[in-house]
Amino acid sequence: MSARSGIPNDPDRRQRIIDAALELILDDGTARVSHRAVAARAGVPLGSMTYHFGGIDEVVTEAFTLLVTRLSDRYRQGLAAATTPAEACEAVVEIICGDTFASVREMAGIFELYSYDRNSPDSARLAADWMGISEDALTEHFSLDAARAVDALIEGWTIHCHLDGHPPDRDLVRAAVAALTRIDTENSTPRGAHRE
Amino acid sequence: MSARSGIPNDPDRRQRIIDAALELILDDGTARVSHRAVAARAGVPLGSMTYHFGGIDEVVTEAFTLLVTRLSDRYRQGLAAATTPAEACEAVVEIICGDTFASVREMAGIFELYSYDRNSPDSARLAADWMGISEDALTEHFSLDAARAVDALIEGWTIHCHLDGHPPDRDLVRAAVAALTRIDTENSTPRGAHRE
DNA sequence: CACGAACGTGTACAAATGTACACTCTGTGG
DNA sequence: CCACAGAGTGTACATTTGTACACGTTCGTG
Repeated sequence: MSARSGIPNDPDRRQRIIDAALELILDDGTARVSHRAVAARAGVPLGSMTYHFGGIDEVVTEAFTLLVTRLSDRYRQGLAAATTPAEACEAVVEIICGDTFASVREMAGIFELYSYDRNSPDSARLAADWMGISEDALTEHFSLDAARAVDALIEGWTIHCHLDGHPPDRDLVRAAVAALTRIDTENSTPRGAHRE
Repeated sequence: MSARSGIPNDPDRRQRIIDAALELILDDGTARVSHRAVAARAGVPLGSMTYHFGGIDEVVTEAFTLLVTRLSDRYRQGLAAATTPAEACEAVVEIICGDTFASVREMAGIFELYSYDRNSPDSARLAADWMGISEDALTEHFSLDAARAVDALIEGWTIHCHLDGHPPDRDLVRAAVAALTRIDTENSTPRGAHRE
């Protein structure tokens, strides 16, 4: 036997294509993604696309995977740095109002993912994973109930922020987060104790 | 002069096309929308599409307009029926957990809109309108601050619900909403009074 | 160095898309 | 009943898309 055994000519090529695909999604949306557009952006020939990926769905899914990985890393990191409940609250406020954890473009990308999950089961799983990751990061600091509510608040307020084009008032967000972190301790259901 | 003056052969045709387009969006997503697909679904010839609409974007935007109109009507109606703050809270809980205000399909459609707004300024305006409408409906019952927070919570929890596939615990949602409606009255910012 | 196997790519092609437009149909005024 | 203006449509076409695959290219081995 002779010849090379599986040694790629350009080992980083596949990853560079994924990077380019993500850039394209964040800039123009999934609707504008095509083999040719991604190839042009990555500076690789068209043939590379079909060589490295089984289809365009795989490219898009890989790009979304990269986005979710990036975001969840920063998400976890930001929350892990907090040592007190107050610091955790502040981290949440920063997630919603600031752009240290996710830029506007990246959040727009997450919404693209939420829509794209109809096109492939892999993307649907990815979206579900993202939900779980953010919830887990929050349960490090809050009760499960509070984490779920805060998670929902983050999700929703980020959308509003994205569509409005301007971040909400930090003090208001802080007050809202603080209020939600207390929901399980003060049993605030209007009439009768339904809680388990 | 003679001949008919602007009397259409089939007055409802345009609207039926819009209905079909919305159905298609809710079932398959905007990615699967095309002149031909919509025409087939509406049972009209392809030529009708270019005759009644300036382009595919106009069809999609009209469909989203229909969706937002439907949803905001029910939204307003449900909240207007409430006479006390407690009833308003309960209405919000129903919006999040139930499907009387928006079915899962319809909420999926709203996310499609959030992504699609990159394709046309009209859709972007529509998304912004939808935000304003839901906020206005809430300010009938809550303070502006509380309305904004509750609005965000609805948005986010509805997404989670949509992606999880199952509605959240009603009691938890009720507690969260109740907590948020109180944020402006109890000045709950951790340290020092930042509020205006 | 030469050779061959695996790596990688340019090109070709079928399918689908948006859109234009020459055409037919329809009903109203004369 | 006829003519005609405007409503409505079938078809054609340029583009863009995903994908296959025959062909060049590279590099370890002998």
